[in-house]
Amino acid sequence: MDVARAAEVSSSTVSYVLSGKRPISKETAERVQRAIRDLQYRPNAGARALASARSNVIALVVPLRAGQNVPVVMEFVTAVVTKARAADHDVLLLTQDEGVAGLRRVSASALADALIVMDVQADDPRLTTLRQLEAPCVLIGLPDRPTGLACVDLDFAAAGALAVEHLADLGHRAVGLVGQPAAVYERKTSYAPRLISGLRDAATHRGVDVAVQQCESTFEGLQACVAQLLAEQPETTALVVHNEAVLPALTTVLLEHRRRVPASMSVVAICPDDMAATHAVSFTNIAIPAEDLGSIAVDMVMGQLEAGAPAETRLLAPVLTVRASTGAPRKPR
Amino acid sequence: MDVARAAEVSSSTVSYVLSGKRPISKETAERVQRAIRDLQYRPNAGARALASARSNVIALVVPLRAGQNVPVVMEFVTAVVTKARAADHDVLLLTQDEGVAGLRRVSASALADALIVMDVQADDPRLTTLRQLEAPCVLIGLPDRPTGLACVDLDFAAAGALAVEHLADLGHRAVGLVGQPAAVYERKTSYAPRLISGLRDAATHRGVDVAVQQCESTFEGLQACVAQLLAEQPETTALVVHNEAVLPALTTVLLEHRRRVPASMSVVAICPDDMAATHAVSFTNIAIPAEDLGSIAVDMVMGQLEAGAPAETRLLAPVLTVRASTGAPRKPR
DNA sequence: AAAAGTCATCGAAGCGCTTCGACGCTTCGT
DNA sequence: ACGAAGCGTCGAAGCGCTTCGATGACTTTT
Repeated sequence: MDVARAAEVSSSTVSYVLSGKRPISKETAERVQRAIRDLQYRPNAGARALASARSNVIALVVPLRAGQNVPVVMEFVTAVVTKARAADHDVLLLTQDEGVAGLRRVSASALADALIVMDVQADDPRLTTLRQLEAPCVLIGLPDRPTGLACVDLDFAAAGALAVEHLADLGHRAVGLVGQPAAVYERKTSYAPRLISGLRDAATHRGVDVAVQQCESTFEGLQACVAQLLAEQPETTALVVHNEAVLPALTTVLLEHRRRVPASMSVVAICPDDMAATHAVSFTNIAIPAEDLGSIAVDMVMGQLEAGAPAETRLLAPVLTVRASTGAPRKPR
Repeated sequence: MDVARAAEVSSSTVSYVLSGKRPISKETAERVQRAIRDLQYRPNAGARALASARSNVIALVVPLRAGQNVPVVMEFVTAVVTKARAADHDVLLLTQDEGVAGLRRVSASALADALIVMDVQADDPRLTTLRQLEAPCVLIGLPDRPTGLACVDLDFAAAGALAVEHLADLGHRAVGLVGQPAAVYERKTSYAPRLISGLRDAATHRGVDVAVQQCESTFEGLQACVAQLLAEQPETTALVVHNEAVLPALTTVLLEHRRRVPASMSVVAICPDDMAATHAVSFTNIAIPAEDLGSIAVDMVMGQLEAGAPAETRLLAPVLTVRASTGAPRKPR
C-alpha cells in the first residue's frame, strides 16, 4: 500500500490509524493522515470486508408498490440511509419481490452485515428465515410473534385510542374510520388491525359508537367509503382517516354529503405531519414518525452489531397534533 | 472451499462452473451444482469483489426530498433495483446530500462498479467529478453539457410540444401551464425549462397563446397559480399541468373559478399513467415513464460495464394518452 | 507415427485489507 | 537497580475468491 510507504510506516499501522483499534502515537497518526489525504486514499471495500468479515453495509427491504403509502416509505428510506451513513454504513436496497431468497442471499454472501425489513405482516412468511440468518435484523412493523426479532413501530393501538379520546373529549359520540385499502387487510399488515382494535377498545370505554370501513386509494374508493359509513351510522360526526392517499379528496367528498370540516364533520388523520399540514384544511393528525422509526431501526441494528444488544421490541407512543380539522360536534346533546 | 471437496474438484473448477468463463464438462458441472445446492453455498461477496475487481453493485443516487415527486422517484428506484437484480447486480442507495464526496467514496473504494444519478440539474456541480470517476455512470435527466456522460430522460421539450399540439388540434387558442414549484426552477432542474420551451415553440407555430406560472405543491399554491393564470390570460381554455402533487386538488380549485373539466377547461397532465387514472376526472396525460427510464439506465450501465459501450444520450419520445380531461373549448370560434 | 491442437481440469499466485503475536523501548514499583 | 507492565510499531498470516499458466488425456492433422 503506497500510503504506508509515503508515511514511512507499515501497512498495519495505517490500518490501525484508520480503525483506532490500537494506540498510535500522535505524530505517526498525523503523518499517516497526511499521506492519506495527499494520495486521496480510500480503502478497498471488498478487501476490507473480506479481511474483517464486516461489509459495513445494511440491507433494507422495502415493499415494492404495496398500497399508496409511497411517500411514507420514501421517508423511511431516506431516514435509514442518512442514519446509516452517520454510522459509517451504506445501504443496499432490496425489494420485497426477491422474497426469502433475497434475504438469504444477502446474508449468506456477507453482502450486508444486517437487515432492516419494512412492511412486516402479522404472520410474515419471512419470519422463520429471518430468525435463522446469521445477520442481525430489525423489523419495521410488528408481527404477531416477534420473539427473537427486533421490532420497531408506532403503537397503532394507542394511536387509535388517542384519536378516539381526542374526539370523545370534544363531545363526539359516533366516529367513523376511513381505513386502508382491502389489500392491506388481506395482507394482514398488522398495523391496520391494531389501529382498529385500539380504536374500538377506547370507543367502548368512552361510550362512543364506531363504524369501520376499508377504503381504496382512489377518488371513487373514498366516495364509496364515506357513503357507506354515513349510511351505516348517519349520526357520525367525526372521522378517523387511516389512509394518506385519500386525504386530498376528503373535503370534496364530504361536501357532496353537505359536510364541512370541521363544522359538521371532524377529522383526525393518521399520517405524517408534513402531509397533514399541506391541504385545504390542515388536518388534526397523529403522526406516523417515519423518520424516527427509520433512525431507531438503524440504532437497533448498530446496537446488535456492535454491542450484541438483544432483540427488543419498541413501540413508539403516538403524538396527536391539533390543527384545523377537529372541533366540537354541531349539536352537543 | 468445501463445495470443491464435496464435488471432488478444485476450487478453480467451482469458480469456472459459476462464471462459465471456461468450458467445463457436463458431468463435472452437474456434480458441482449439486454440491452447491446441497451445501447451500453462496460465494462471499467481499472475496469475489476483491479477486475480480467487480462488486456487482450499482450505486443509485436519489434526491433526498426534492419537491413532491416522491412517487415518481420511488418508481425509478424500484425499476432500477428490479432491473439490476435481473442483471445479477445489487443496488446501493446514496442520497443527494452526501454530494460529490459520496460519489468519490463509492467509486474509489470499489463499493460499486457504476453509478446512476437521478435528478440532474442543468449545470450540475457533480458533473466534472462524475467525468473523472473510474466507474461508468448514467444520468437520469439531461444537463446542459452532457459530453462524456451517458444520459437518459423523457424528451420534455417534445412533451411540451405534444401537449400543445393535442390542445390546438381540439381548437384551444389559449393555454396555461401549471408549473413546478419555484424551488425546481431555482435549482435549474433541466426538465422544467425544457418542457416550457417545447411548449412555447409549439404554441408559436400553432398560433396558441401561452401563460406560464410556477406552482407550489400545496392547495394554496395551486389556488394562487390558477388565479394568477386566469387573471393574466382570462381566455385560457386549457391547462397543461406539470406538477403531479396538485392534480388531486385541481378540479376543486377550478370549480372555485366556475370551470369544469373538461367542459369549460381542458387539462393535460404530465405525470405517470397510474396517477392520471385515479382521480375524480381521469386526466389526459403525457406519461413520465419512470419504469422505462430506470430500466434503460440499468441497460446503459451494463452496456458500459460489459461491452465498453460509449456514453450516449437517449431522450424518450413522449406518449400522450387521451382520457376524460380534454375536449374542444366551449365556444370554438 | 510424430506434431499440433483441443478440451477439461488443477495448482498457485495474488486481490488489498485486518489482525495477531512479537518485539524493542520506556516507565513504574519496590 | 531489576523485573513487570505498558506503549507503539512491525511482519506475516490469512480472509475466500478469481485467474493465469500448466498439464495431461485425447483427437486431428500432416
